[in-house]
Parts: sequence; structure tokens; C-alpha cells
Amino acid sequence: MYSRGMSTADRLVEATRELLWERGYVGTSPRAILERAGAGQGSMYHHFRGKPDLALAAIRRTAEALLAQADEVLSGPGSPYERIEAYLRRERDVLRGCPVGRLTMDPDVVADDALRAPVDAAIARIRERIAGLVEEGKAQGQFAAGLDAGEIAALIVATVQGGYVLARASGSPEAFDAGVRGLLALLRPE
Amino acid sequence: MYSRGMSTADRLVEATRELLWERGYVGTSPRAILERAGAGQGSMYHHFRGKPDLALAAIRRTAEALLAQADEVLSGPGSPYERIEAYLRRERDVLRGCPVGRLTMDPDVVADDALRAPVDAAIARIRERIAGLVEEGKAQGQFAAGLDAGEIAALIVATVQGGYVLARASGSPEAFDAGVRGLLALLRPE
DNA sequence: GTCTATACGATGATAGAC
DNA sequence: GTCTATCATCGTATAGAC
Repeated sequence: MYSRGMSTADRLVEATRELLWERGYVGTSPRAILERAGAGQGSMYHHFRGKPDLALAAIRRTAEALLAQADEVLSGPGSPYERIEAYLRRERDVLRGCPVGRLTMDPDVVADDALRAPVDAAIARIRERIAGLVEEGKAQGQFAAGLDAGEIAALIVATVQGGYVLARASGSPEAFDAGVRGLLALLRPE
Repeated sequence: MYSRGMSTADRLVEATRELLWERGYVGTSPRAILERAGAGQGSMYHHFRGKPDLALAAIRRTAEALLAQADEVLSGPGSPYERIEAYLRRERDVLRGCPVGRLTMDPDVVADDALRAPVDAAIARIRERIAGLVEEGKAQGQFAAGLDAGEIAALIVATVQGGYVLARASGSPEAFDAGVRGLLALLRPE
């Protein structure tokens, strides 16, 4: 239940974002959203056309937020390797998983181009930013010249997304951290 | 709808396995299972205590099947690197995702120790088999002695699981293959 | 073993009062 | 803008006949 100056529409979107993260699209009911947002049926259908419309607003905000987080670390200080390390090691609530990546396991999201678009765009954008860093690192001699920047970027993002899967399977963040350490060991210059 | 000599109980389990893969636990209803299995309510509640019980049987079979598939490639012919490559490049229906990894995004599966156990065991087992191969490769000088076999194994499994996420986000297997190529480039001996 | 009947709460949405 | 009916359908399960 939210209170601080948020509009009803914003509270609905925030409640939906949380529930999509926890339970996915199929597992998220309007009823649960309304309860968490402290709103009535009428409010929701006044501000949004229905569940897919509200979910779209929520997914867009979540995708934006993830991208902003990633951009912050990736354009931070340090060498390309150090910035990639910062991205991989940044604080995460590993067992909650990725609020964006999670949606790719939702058949109703993947089947709907409008719902999938923000997910696709956010992940593609992060891949591009990382690929740019890898290119930079290659130019500086920090990474081997033979590496394909796009492939390494895909590997880095996949390691994070897959790390969540391993962690949730075992009920512990250990496997996530292990995968990250393994990747950094292979990427480390010298 | 199945027909070939399968028992009703088996048809129910197979239908459940398919639906869990496609739609996850929350997205799979007894009704849909019955329809796909060509069975009535009575049959299901005769053979199983309810949805969680049937899902458990289905998850166990799927976990076993995945493990068997992985074991086959990992204990196949070739050097450690070649067997890891065979595992990473083995034919997959990438856009369908991993029938086991997928379940980790299901809150009701993760919250239930009995349902999560087979998922955890299958993934842990694959990690161990790969870690053994990495150790072997280190002993043969194929991999750098400084690498941690457990970390590299976590990285390899995470790359596969994360590759599915990237592929489903973009609606194309390309990102999966890119991540795999990136990983193989970093692991390649010489 | 399998079927039909029945039950009750949840889902996703509409209508209309205030 | 928000609230309270109201609705048809689905989800999950039980009971009891055959």
C-alpha cells in the first residue's frame, strides 16, 4: 500500500510492477493489483483499458529503470574491464531475479509484440552499451583483438540472466556469484 | 491428445510436462491438462492428489530427461573442450527455452521445496559434470591452471540459461548462439 | 478407473450511482 | 475519479454413480 503523494494511476503502475516481478503476467490479477495499490475496480478501468494496458505501462517503466541502472554503471569511471566488472558485481537482489528478464518466460508477454517490445529494447540496449565497451577495450589492448564484441556482450548479459536462474534453482545467490567470477577470470586482462 | 499405448496416468504426466514448459506452473490449469490428455476430471484425481502432485511427477520426469540428454553429450567422445562445445552447441529449440530452468521463474515452484528439489538437483548435477570436465581439461593443460572449475561450470550453465532469456526477448535464437560463440572463444585452448 | 454433477472462490470486465 | 453492484467464465476440488 502506497501513500506518499503518488497519484492513483502511479500507485496502480507501481503495484503492477512489483507483482509482475514477483509473479509474472499470468500470475498477476487485477484484484491483487487493486489490493496492493489501495484502489477500487473503478479507478483501474478509468485510468487503463484493462490488464494488458496496465501491464504495458508497468513493463515500460521497469524497462526504463533497468536501463538507467545499467547505464549508470556502464558509463561510470574506470577502464572497460573495470566497468564491465562493476556491472557484473553491482548490488543485486539475486534471488528476486531480473524484473525484465523474468518476463521472457511469460508466454502472454512473449506472444504480444507490444508487451515484448520494451523488454527486447532494454536488453538489446544494454548489449549494445557493453559491446561498445568491449570494442574500446580491444582498441586499448585490454581485450584480445580477435574477440567479437557483440558475442562477448551477449555472453555477459546471458551470464547475468542465467545466473539468476541458477541462484533461484538452488535457493542461494552462490551460483550467480560463481558464474560472474568465472566470466571475470576469463575476461581479465594480462 | 496422445493415443499410442500410454496409460491414462502417463498421458496426464506428458500433458502436464508440455504445459509446464509452455506456460509454467501458474499458467497451467487442471482443465487444460485434462483436455490435452484426453481424460476426465475423475481420472486425474484418481491417479494424483491434485495439481501439485501431478506437477511434481511431471517435473521429476522432465528433470530426469534433461539430465540424461546432458549426460549423453558430456560423456561423449572428444577432449574436455570438445565435449563442452558439444554441450553448448547441441541442438536446442532455443525459443521454447529450458523446460527445467523455466520453472525457476515460477514463484509457486520456488516456494515449494518438493517442487524445487528436482529442478535444483538436475541443474546442480549438470554443473558438477561440467566442473569435472574442466578439471580434466586443466590436468591436460587444455585450460589454464588458474581457473576455478566450479566457477567455469556455473558460467557455462548460466550462459545457456541466459541465452534462452536473450533469445526469447528478441524473438530470435541469434543472441543465444552469439553468447555461446563468445564463451567458446574465451575458453578455446592455445 | 472413468464419468458427470456440483461447489465455491477467483478472474477479468461492464454498468451505473455518487 | 472513485465506488459498489453485477456478470460470465475459469480454477481447483469433492461426491457419488457406473
